[in-house]
Amino acid sequence: MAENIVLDRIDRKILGILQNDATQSVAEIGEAVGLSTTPCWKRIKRLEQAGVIERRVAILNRDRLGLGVTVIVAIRTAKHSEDWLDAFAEGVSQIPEVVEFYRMSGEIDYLLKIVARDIADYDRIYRKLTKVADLHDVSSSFAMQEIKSTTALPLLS
Amino acid sequence: MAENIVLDRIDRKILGILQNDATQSVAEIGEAVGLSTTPCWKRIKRLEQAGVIERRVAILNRDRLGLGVTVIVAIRTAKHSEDWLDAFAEGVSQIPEVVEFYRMSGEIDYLLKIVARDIADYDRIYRKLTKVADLHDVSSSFAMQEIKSTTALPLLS
DNA sequence: GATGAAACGTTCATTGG
DNA sequence: CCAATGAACGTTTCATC
Repeated sequence: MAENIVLDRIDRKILGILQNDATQSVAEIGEAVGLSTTPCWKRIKRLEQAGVIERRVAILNRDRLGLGVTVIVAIRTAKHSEDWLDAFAEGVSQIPEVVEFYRMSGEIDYLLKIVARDIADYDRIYRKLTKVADLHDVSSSFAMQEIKSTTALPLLS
Repeated sequence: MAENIVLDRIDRKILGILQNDATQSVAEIGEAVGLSTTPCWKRIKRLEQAGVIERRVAILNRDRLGLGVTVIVAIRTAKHSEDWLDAFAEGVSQIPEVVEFYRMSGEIDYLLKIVARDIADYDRIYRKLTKVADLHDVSSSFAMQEIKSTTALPLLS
């Protein structure tokens, strides 16, 4: 499943362009990386088939949608059964306002990022959350300012 | 700047489609929402010009890129000057492995999400981070499992 | 808003170098 | 890898209902 795919400098350049702006034509991307259309197109197809490029999406503006509130929710749970954990993961994942959801190491068991319209809206989602899981130790921290938020992954190293 | 734009049910449907899959043609999207190509195309253009649709990007697969480690970093700072904060925000934002960066309310001042190749790579980034800011109270939590991670915002409410 | 059509650009596959 | 082609498809605009 996780085939090793080798990426050279040109592949990385292509990926860097696409993860910042996927509206460019293959010809434009090719020019930017020093390739003509055909080989550039073949590389992109290869990257898609290898699963390196997962999908192409539109990124929407949170403020324009009235989603001004970002909350980080830290959850501690007592030990629970595998079944309970599966149901918890599934139930929380279903909530559309939960945009990120991690199982953590250390003191906190789960970390969520929730996007809401306002505090009242967050309260509604919070209730939904606690109803799903009957959680006890839940702490919410509000983001006052989004300084950086990108879908672009680091490509060099 | 933040003009109020009114979105009806069809606009929301279009946005819902685009933020999950931006490869569909205008004709396909139109069909899905019960519109012919031209009016659907006009709506999308309007949503772009209004800034609701911010950009179109390719989402890459972290594992295929060898970026298996996600770290949440919580930072507490002593009170600092406006200038220091600006320099801090700017410096940290420059680090490509920092993919999210929030100023928080409550006990923690800043929260970062960092993507790294492995623990050694994270250590390298951590050093870069502390060099940028000369930070004292920094705590790192590792994500053991990414249960959900989406760029799709909730559109109803 | 729907429709049809026209002009144009892009994609994709193929050929040959 | 490049260059060149061509058919298919998508986008964009326009005129008309």
